[in-house]
Amino acid sequence: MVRHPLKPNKSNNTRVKKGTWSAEEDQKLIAYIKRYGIWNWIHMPKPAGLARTGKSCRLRWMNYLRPNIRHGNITKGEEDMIIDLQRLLGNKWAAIAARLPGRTDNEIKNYWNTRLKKRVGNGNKLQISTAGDIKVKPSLPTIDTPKKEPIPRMNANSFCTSYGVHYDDKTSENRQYSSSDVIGEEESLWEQFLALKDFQIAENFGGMYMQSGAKAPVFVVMQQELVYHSGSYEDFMMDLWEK
DNA sequence: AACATCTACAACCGCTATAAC
DNA sequence: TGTTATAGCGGTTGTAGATGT
Repeated sequence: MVRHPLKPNKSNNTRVKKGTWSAEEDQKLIAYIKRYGIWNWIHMPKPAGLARTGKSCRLRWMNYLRPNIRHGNITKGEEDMIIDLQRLLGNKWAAIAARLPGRTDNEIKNYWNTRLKKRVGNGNKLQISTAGDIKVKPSLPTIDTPKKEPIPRMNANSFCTSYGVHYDDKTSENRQYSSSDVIGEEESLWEQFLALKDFQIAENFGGMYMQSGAKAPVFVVMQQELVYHSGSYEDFMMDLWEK
């Protein structure tokens, strides 16, 4: 988060636009972010030439425009994951989305509310108190548990949530990442990471981690320190879990 | 064909957490 | 240490298109 010095609150008479984004507005936002990166959502709209609130720009970017978002139908596998994770985590849409590369919390929330809620029920959160209570095999430990070093905040240049995402699904069209997604001073570091094959990036555990598929190594950025783990992602998480 | 209702999802709103001052 | 600005989250609403009557 970049905080700017306090300024007198000048009344702004420019009318803020609401509602559906036009293609032109999308292009303006994309072009601006490609050129300057994300430095401050609140102050960005004006130089970007947008009559929108920063909040609206952020939402549009995060939910629709940012690279590596999958704009297709939710697959059966993804649907099953959503159901399982919702039972495990409750309505923690951001946490659920972190485990579904390319899907946004908003998309998952909408999908749940419009399609799954009625079918599955109100999604009673799974209470894990004893092993016998576990009805859904938790493929991952919940992220809330190994608390809680301060999470390294990403600076304006790190642009972390949009770094390339690979999925270990060989058939997935999502296996491509775009180096043009990488913006900012950390580019060279990230380019090195991205040169490694078969990983996913997620951002929810002690900062940011990259996870591999089931078999490939795991690279983790925690507390601004690169940690290498030679086992599978599940092994890595279980190691953390047991610590 | 016209209107009503339903569905899906984009976008908004209010709130909280956190970093910066 | 308290205050403020900003980012992010989850619930809710608005609306366009599909479907039913």
